[in-house]
Amino acid sequence: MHKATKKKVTIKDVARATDVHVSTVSRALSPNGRASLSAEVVTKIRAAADEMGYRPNRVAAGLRTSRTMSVGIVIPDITNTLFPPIVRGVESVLEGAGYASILVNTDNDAEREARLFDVLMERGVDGIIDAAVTNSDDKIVNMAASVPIVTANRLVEGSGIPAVINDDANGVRMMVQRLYDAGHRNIGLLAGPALLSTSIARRQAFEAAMHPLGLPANADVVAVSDNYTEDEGSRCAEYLLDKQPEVTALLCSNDRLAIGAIDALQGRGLSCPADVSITGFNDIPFLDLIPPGLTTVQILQFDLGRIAAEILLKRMTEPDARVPETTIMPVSIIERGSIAPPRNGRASTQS
Amino acid sequence: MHKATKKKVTIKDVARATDVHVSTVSRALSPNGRASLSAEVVTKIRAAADEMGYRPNRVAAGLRTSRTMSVGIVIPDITNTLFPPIVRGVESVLEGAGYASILVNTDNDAEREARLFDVLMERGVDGIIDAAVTNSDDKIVNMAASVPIVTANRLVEGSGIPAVINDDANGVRMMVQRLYDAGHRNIGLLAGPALLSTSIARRQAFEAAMHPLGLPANADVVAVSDNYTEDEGSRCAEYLLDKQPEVTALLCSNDRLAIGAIDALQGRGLSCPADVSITGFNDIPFLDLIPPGLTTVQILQFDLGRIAAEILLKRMTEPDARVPETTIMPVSIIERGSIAPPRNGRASTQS
DNA sequence: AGTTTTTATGCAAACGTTTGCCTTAAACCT
DNA sequence: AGGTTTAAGGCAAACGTTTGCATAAAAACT
Repeated sequence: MHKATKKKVTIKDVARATDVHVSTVSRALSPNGRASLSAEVVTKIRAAADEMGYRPNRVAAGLRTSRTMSVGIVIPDITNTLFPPIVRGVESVLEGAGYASILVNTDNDAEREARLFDVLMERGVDGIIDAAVTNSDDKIVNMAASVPIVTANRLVEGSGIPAVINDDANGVRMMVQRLYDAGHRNIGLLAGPALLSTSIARRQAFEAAMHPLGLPANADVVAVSDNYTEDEGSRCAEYLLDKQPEVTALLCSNDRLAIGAIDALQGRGLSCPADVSITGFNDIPFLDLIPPGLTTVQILQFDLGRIAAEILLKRMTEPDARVPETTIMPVSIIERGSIAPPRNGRASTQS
Repeated sequence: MHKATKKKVTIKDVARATDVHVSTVSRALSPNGRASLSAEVVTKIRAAADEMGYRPNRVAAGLRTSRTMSVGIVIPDITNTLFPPIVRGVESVLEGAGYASILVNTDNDAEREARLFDVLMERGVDGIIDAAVTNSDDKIVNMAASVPIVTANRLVEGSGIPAVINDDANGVRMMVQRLYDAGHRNIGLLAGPALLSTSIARRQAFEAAMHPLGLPANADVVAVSDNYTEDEGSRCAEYLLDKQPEVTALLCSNDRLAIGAIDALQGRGLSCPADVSITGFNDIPFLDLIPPGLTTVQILQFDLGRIAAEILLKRMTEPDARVPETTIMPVSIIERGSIAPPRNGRASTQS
C-alpha cells in the first residue's frame, strides 16, 4: 500500500524504519537479488519500503552507477507521420527494459542536431536511437565512441554504426517493375535530398532497376528535392514535367514527395493516374485515405524501431556483444490506385 | 574548440588545469554569473573548459540541486496526429529554457498512466505537461502536490490543476449553426469517450447550441464512442443511422470519429455530404487531403502546447507565481466540403 | 595607521545511491 | 574443542555538482 506521501522518502528513511544499514536496504531493493541477505530481512525491508511509499531516486543512482536508464531518440520531426510509429516500436522494447526516452527533433538541421546530442550526453543517456542522421555525419561518429548508438531508417555510410534500414533496393526494383508492366517506358524519379542515405539508396536502386529493362535513368529523368516535403514534391514534379514532357510515370522517393507531385499535376489540369502514374515510398499513416490512393512501398515502421531498440539494448547491456552492422527490413508493395497504363494508350518509347 | 574527448572531463579536471578550486570552476561556469569572481579568472576557466571539451554532468547537478532540467510530456499516443504539434509547441518553449523532454504514451490506459508517472517522478522531472488526463484522475491530483503540472487539451475537473484547453463550446456552437443554416434540423452527435473532458464539454455544448434553435439534443440523437478512433466513429455512425434514420447531419466530437463515420456511410452506399453532412473537430494534419474535405473546428495545436509550456515554466521557476487555472484557446471553423443541404432537398423537421 | 568593508576564492558538506571490503557471529569441520 | 569456512550485514567511499560559510587579501574608510 503506497501512502500518498508529499515529501520524498529515501533509502535512509527506510533504513531507519527497519533498523538496518542503508546498504542493506539498497541490496534488499535491488532487483539482482543479493544472495547474502536473509529472506526475512528482505521481505521486511520490501514491506516497509512499500508501506512508506519509497520511490528510488534514479538521479542519485545514475550518478553512482553512471547508468541513467534513459535513452535518447533523435528524429527529424515528430509531426512527420513516418516517425511516430518508429518511436513506438523503439519504446515497446526499451520501456519494458526500464528505460525512459528523451525525444528530440532535429528539423534536419545539423547544427541543431549537434546541440541536441550535447543535451542528451549531458543527461547521461545510456544509448541513442538516431533516425535523423545524414549519410555522412561527423558528430555522430564521434559520439559513437562514447555511447552506444543505433541508427534507424537511415545510416551513416562506412561509420560502423549499427543501422536498421529498409530494403530500398528491392522496394524500388519492384516498383519499377510494376510501372514497366503497366506499360511505362518513360519513368522519372523524384529523388530525396542528396545527403540522406535513403535518397541515395533509392536513386541507385532506380538506376539499377531501370538499366536491365533498357530504360534511361540518367540525370535527365531525375529531379532532386531539397527536402522530403510535399512542397518539394510539387516543385520537382513541375520541373521534371517541364523538362521531360514525355514522362508518363513518376517514382517518388517517399510518400510526401508523391503527394506533392499529385498536387502539382492537378495544378496543371492533369490527373493521377490517368495522365501520369505516381508511386510513393513508406506507406505513411493515413495515406490510404488520400485519393487516388497512392501505390507505394510499405515499410515496417514499428518493427524497424523495435529491432533498432533491441540492438541498442544489446549494446547497452553487453558492450562486447557483436551486433549486426546493418539490418535490412523487408518491404512490400501496396497497390492502390495511382498506377495506370501510360496516357494515350500506347507505351511510348524514349528518345 | 572542443577536442574530441573520449573520457569524460569533469569540473575537477578543469579545476586542476586552471589551478583553482572546483567551486570556483562551478561558479565560473554557472550561467547566473556569480558577481564575486574576477573577470579574468572566469574567462580563463571558460577557455580551459572549452578547450578540454568539458560537458557539465546534469545528473550530478540534478542530485545536488534536485532540479533535473527535464520535464515529462504525457500524451495518449504519439501516432495520433493530434499530439505531435502540441508536443512541438511545448518543446518550442521548454527547449529554449534548457529543458529536455521525456515523452511517454499512456494509450489511454489508467494503469499505464500511473506507472508512467512513477517513471517520471523517479527521474525527478521538474514538471509535467499532461495531455492524456481523464476528467477525474486521482493519481494526477496527488502528483500535482509534489510537482508542477499543467494539462493540455484536456482538464481534470475541479482539480485546480492549470489547464490549457480549446473553446469547445464556441466551436460546437458555430458548427451547429453552420449545419442549421444549411438547413439541417435533425442533427446527431457522435460523442467522444465519456470520461474525457473534451467529450463532456462538446456534448454539453451541443445541447446548449441545439436548444435555442429548438432542436432536440437528447440521448436519442447521441451516440457515445468508447474511443476517439475511426473504428468507433464507424460503429457509432452505424448505430445512430439505424436508430435515427431521419438524421441528416452528424456532428462528430473529433476528426477521427468523423473519418470513421464517412467510411460507414460509404459502406452503406451513402455519401458525404450528398446524403449526410458530417463535421469534425481539431483539424488534424492531412485532414485537408482526405475527401470530401471535412468541415471541422480548427484548434491551435502548436499554440496550445506552447502556452501550456509557458505556464509550466512559470510554475517551475517561480513556484509562488499565480497562473491562470484555465486558459481557453480560440477556435475557428474550417469550411471544406462535408456540409451540404439535407438530402431530398428539404429541411426535414424532427419528430 | 588602524579599522572596517569589500572582493575574490577556498573549504567542506550535502544530494541519494551503490558496492568493495570488513567485521561479527554462526555453522561446519576433524 | 579449537580452527576454519560461510553467511549476514555494516562501513565508508565514491559519483560530479552546488552553495553556505569561512578566510585571506585588497580596498576603502576615518
